[in-house]
Amino acid sequence: MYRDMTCGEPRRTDTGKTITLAGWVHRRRDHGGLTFIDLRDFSGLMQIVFNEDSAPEAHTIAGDLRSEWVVQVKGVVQERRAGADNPDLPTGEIELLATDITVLNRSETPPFEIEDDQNIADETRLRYRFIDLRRPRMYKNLKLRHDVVQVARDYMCSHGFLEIETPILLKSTPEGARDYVVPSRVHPGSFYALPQSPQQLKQILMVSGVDRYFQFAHCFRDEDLRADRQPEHTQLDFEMSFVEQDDVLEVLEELYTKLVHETRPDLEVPSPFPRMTYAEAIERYGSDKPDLRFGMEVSRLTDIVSGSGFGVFESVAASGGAVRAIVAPGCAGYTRRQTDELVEFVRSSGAQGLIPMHISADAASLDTATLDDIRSPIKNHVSLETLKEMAAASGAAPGDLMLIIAGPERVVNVAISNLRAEMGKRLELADPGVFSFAFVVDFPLFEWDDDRNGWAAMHHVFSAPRPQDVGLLDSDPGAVLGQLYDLVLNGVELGSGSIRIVDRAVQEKVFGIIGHSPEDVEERFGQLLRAFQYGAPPHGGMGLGLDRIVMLLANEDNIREVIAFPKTQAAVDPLFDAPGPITQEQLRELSIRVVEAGG
RNA sequence: GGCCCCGUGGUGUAGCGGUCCAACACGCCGCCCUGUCAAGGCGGAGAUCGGCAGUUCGAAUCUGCUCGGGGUCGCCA
Repeated sequence: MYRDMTCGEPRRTDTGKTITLAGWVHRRRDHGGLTFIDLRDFSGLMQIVFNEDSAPEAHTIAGDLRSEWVVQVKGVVQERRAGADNPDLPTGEIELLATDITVLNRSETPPFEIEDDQNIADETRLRYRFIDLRRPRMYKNLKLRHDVVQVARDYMCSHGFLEIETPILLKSTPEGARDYVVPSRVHPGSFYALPQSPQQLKQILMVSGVDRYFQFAHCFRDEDLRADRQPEHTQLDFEMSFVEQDDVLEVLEELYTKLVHETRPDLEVPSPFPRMTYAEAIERYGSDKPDLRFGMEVSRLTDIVSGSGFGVFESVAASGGAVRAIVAPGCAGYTRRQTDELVEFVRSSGAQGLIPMHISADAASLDTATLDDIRSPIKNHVSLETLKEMAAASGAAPGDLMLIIAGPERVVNVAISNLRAEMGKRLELADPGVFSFAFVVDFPLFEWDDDRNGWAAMHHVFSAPRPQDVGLLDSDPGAVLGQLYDLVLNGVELGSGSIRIVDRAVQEKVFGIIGHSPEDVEERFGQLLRAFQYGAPPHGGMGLGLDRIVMLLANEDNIREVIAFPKTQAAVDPLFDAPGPITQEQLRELSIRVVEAGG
């Protein structure tokens, strides 16, 4: 045994005990004849005292210690001298008076200090991740992640779900994201693909009679990274037989409420989780993952301004686009510089521009407002009457700032919803102590894909249409709504799921609409369809991002903070320097020739 | 693929055309110190300013390209 206790463990009640501790030298304070060491491990800090008089040998060794050396210290727990307590430390009432010390290992000077709230470049942190993870904040995040998994697993197990592993090496079924592929040595020219999700496998398990399955599934997608997106992430993936949509949502609500309560008891979780259709979410928030902690709903001004005489509005309206706005309450006093910043912000969200409209707080009311009360680049192009109509439709009042975006519907929605989130942040409208979950339901089953010039599955090809919409499959695919649902939290999409198609005829229609040839279907989905021929139970399920919920629970704004070994934006691991080349020998075995290195 | 931001000793920053062969803080090294806990005092080492090419009498400072990092739009069934 190297130690009797961990560094953060001893308390006043241990006074008088002789114990041995082990850990890293966090800091040394050398006073000559008296030397202090803060000894650190995952559990915390313990002050060790080396006294030249009482333990000369140990004191001498202590003088040579450096940051991050690994040591073992034996000594007596004693209360600190009066007035020498450190109320910031859980162990601050006591200290260990060392009698012996053994240096277990030396350390290079670390590239950065083991302290929270340091602003170190991400790449440096990742290159020295082993040191980065020593920071209490990072350990806390790892622990939180562990706790979340633990609670989720307990819940699933106690509700009849069977945890089953599915293969990582499987087959490419191109559709959706790009695959990560792995060459086969045994079958030259053939490749495995890493799963983007265990979708087909879990559905096959339902056909197998498993009834309820879950897994913490690693999912791989070779797409560009974001603050909340890594090329490999973990999903809490589950599937249930003999269920309808409401049954699944019930499980979700119970699970996530429990998750938050048990890992962050300080947070408030409004219940029941509100349900909102996709159409409603887009109309009210411009987004299918709205942050419901604050209002600031998005209004639609297209009809009001279509005949306004202002060229931008008229042409947007004429081409089927949208003019939408939000109201920043009490922000009429925003300076040109502030609104310019917002213009820059919406441009980075893809919009052409942003039209601010300040309504002076001096106006007694919107009705009595005059042109002098309005400050906006469009005030000389649009009649006062129309300006007032716009304000009224948006719910703006004197003292408010209207922010208007015009353009193609989708572009406007992306930009205005991002702007809403940004203003919510700037005005601190969202209560950080609230976790506001929501179910977004009734997504369209198909969305139009301009590149392919055809319909694509909004979620995936096995998602079922609503029973009442099956008839529309032939006549109007775009109008078909699916038994599709998302779980959303504070403006972040946590996961998507659906009730699956088990009706052969419906499945074939869906394939037809998406334009898969029979050969395509066989190649990609043959195994699942074959399984379905042998008695598929009604079933549905969900895939939920584990990293994202942990990120939110940890109050982090980047997913890398809750993943032990994440990748940089260029999908590189700076610690391992991955990806990297392989040897000629390996290439030969795999029958692979690199044609254009780095090209 | 597009757009935006960043790149100065180990770390984080300042400097934004000559006064900079670069400043400050922390860290590091040495000496002193028996009650500190971001210990303190004194002394010291350490970067040619991501790379390349230009502009200029002169560049860390301006321009172009390039590499790396971050954010974002597209993309992510």
